Amino acid sequence: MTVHAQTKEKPKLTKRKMASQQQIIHAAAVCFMLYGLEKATVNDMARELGSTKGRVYHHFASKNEIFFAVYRQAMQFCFDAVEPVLCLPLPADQKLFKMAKAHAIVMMETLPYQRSIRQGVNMYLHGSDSTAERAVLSELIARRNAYEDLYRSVLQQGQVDGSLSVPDVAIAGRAIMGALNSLVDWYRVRPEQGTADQEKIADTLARTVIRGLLA
Amino acid sequence: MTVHAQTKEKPKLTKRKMASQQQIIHAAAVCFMLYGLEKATVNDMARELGSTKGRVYHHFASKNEIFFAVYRQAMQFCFDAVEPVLCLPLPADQKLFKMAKAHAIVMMETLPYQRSIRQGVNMYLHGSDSTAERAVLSELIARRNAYEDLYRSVLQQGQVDGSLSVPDVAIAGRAIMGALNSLVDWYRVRPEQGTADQEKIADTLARTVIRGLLA
DNA sequence: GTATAAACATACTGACAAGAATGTTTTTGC
DNA sequence: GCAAAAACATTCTTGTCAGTATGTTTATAC
Repeated sequence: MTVHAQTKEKPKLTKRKMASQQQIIHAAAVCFMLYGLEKATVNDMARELGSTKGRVYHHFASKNEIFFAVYRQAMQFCFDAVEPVLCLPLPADQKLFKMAKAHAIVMMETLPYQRSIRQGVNMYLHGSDSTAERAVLSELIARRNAYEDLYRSVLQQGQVDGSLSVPDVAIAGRAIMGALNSLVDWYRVRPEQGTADQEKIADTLARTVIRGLLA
Repeated sequence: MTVHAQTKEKPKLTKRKMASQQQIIHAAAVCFMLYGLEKATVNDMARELGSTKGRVYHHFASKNEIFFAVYRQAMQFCFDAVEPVLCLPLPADQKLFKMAKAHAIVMMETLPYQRSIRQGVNMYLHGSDSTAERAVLSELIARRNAYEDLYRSVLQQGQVDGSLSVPDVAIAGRAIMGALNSLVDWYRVRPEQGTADQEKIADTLARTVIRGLLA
């Protein structure tokens, strides 16, 4: 029974906790997107939740920690969308296309998160005084680099298997990420448009971006 | 003599005024880049100038107006760099390449300005209460659209003269601007590197971006 | 050279937001 | 069903910064 309690009751508590945190993170992402990282107040997030500041500060030590959580989540969305493609047994050009398309779609689907993290990394670099925060920040930046490395490695692979022609892997990688990530700036959510429209945008964009690298 | 005073003395005053304003705008751009739009305080700008807040508020009514001035200046840099290329009698593909390269170079050369305006348009959209500010903001956004239209028009032209193959002009335009503008995120100024390195980066990036659109 | 205005510097205020402190309710372990 | 702790809500403190008001210097006009 005690074992049962540990494997069912305990998770029930943490699940509740995690669900509440996820709600807060989502509300924060929306507020960051709407008002900007600085102008968005913790009260705004609470209001978005239909709740109060007390709840937020019960789960997170500071506003920065909330931003970090949003950042982590945003990156996780990206990894979850792209990593499956990496395992497919395909030539590099096709793999790259699928990755780009998957990335574009996840940009649109998790727009509040991606908008939030787009601005403000430099901001927080100079703003955070605590060394602990700096550490977290470098971890997040490292994670972003790891993600971009996925693309660079496929570019490299394409050079090897001959399906791609890349004069400069670093710059090509930047160009790809820049073009795809620009989606968060210009993509506007329209209520009537479904996944089909997103699919088409992602497809066209990915095709346009990749075509310049084909051998 | 009075005529002489109007044509020499008066301009001397306005020239001094404009020069002071330009200094303030530049200091603001640097601070916006370093600390972010919100965290950068008017005192920071004054300190950057080796001056005080009084000087800043003598020339600008509000912090927002300073940002608007930085925005205008940033866009002007872009227009000044790219418009000469537009007048050249070249096929669209070559013209587009020269434009992209010029844009890339101006991004690196006027980095503080471009960094400043990259974040914060959405921020100010919800933040500004005054209708006058909203008007200025739409004007600036319109100016940015006009600039991007330069690229879209050349893309269109390329479709006509057959030098380019563009499935979707709007998306291709976004992709180009996204890839080029990403420079402000990842380009780091190194003291030893001269214009030659910038040239090379710009050339490689522009080539990579454009190649996907060649016919 | 002196009145006048522009170009600053200095000192102050009011508003707002982060975070702490404290109170209240709900859930959980037993 | 009852302590105990987690999950909140409410209130208060504190620092900061945009903007203002006022003082001081410097340039201009005549």
